[in-house]
Amino acid sequence: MCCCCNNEEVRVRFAPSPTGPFHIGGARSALFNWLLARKTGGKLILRIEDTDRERSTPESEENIKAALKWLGMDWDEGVDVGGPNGPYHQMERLDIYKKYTDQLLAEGKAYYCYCTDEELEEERQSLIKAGKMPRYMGKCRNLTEEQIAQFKAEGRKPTVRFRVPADKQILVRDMVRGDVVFDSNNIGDFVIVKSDGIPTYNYAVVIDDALMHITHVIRAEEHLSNTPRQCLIYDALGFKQPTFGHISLILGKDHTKMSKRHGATSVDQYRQLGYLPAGINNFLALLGWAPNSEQEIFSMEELVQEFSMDRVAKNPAVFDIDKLNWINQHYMRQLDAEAFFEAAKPHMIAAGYMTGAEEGEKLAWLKRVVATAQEHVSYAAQIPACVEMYFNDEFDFENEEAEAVLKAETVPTVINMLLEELPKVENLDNAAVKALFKQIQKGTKLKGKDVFMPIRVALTGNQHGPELAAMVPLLGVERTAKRIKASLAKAGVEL
RNA sequence: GGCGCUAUGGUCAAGCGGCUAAGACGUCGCCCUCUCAAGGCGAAAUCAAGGGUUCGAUUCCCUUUAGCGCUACCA
Repeated sequence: MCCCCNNEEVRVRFAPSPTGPFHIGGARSALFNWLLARKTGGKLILRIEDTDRERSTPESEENIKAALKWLGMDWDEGVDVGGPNGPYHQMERLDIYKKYTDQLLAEGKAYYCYCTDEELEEERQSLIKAGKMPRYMGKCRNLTEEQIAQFKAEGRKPTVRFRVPADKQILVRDMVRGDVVFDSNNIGDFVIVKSDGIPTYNYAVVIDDALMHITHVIRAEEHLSNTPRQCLIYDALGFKQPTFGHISLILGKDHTKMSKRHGATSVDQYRQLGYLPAGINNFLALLGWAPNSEQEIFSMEELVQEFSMDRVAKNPAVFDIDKLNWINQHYMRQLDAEAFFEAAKPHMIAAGYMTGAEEGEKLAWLKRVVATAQEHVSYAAQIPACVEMYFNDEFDFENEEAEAVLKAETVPTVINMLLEELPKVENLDNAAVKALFKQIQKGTKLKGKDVFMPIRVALTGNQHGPELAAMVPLLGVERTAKRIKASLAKAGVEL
């Protein structure tokens, strides 16, 4: 049961064209469809709209399917999984479209157009010049047999145009926009079959959605203006119209459509940066949909539970990477140690901090090192920078202020005590280091800061960083001592 | 140009005729703390403009403005 259908099984679809990297906006469209299907116990169909032969590639299709799977969205019918309404690639459905085209042609609802690109362009230009809207004026609407024979003799390959009825109000019932009315007089006879015999988007999408028994067409807002054309075809073919739901676009920071300029735009880029599916889904869901509560963090299960089309917003949303980072960080912290290490691995390898072939003690050490980053990163690609200090014994002071810390007169006392006591510690772990620091504090009667900060700077060159008690055991006695001595020497401090 | 959609803080947004106009991210401050992060507490910050309708408009209507989309033998 849902708000927009009377107990009829909900059948939604995601129908991308495989013409490039899978865009984050596409992922959101897919997510909303998936959520509605799962929420209502309906079906999600995955159809590939590959009629643009210039730009469609098999790699892109694979990329889309892989991204959907990675995000945790499965489909009930469609490419790869099959189903009773296939095939699910449009290029494999050409004979189906042909049948309906013949029907429209026979009924006079469509006609062959022999205009050449040049003629069309000429018409456009003259209309623009006359200050009119450039649209096809119906030159080939009523061709005589002789004219047709003539064009054929010239070897012209015709397109098929849909005969748009005049003076018709076209009502689009939209779940998110409400009722939107269009005037057919603003629509020129549009091409439904290209001269190479392949249908155009506006035509194929109608036949497919109808034949696949799609009940709800949820897609990006850019398609809203095309919907009246599609409605005309539904009617001409005697198909029942689905319920539409046009969700708003995702914009970049400067309020223009998301593009490369805005940073990562494809799902794959986010995957490679080490974002988590849960984080991306959660973030995308909140872009254009709001729960009926103050909750911000949603698992996929919770989203399915809470999602509803009537809480989908109409206004476009700006993609806010800071919020994505915040959400993703939440999920990073939730990972168990093993999963976090696996997430870190490719980035650690890329940074040259490991090979992936480590085992035994070395591997255990790496895991402990990586674990120190878990609370601090938003996505996995940030991990190497976060643990860099464990791999690099050569470093400079971050600034003069840091170096100055080592010149305080109490520093030699603190450091000498540390260097003397450190090797004596058995079982060097977090607690032991803490105990040792406390002992130094007591012995020197210094404030915590005067003990910790010089050690921190001497050990890392930095005034900021992870907890010292966690770092020392990972570095070990030898490296700790070596680093501290080197730093003091560099700062010209005598011990 | 025509048609269409949209308009609450910097961002995501709740609101669906009467509220001190939620909440979150970010920002800033305080607490915690060796530092950073996390966490806790708190602050600043919003109804695009102008007309109506109404006892009363953020909310309904109109106009303007702005952004976006469509207007392809792309999808």
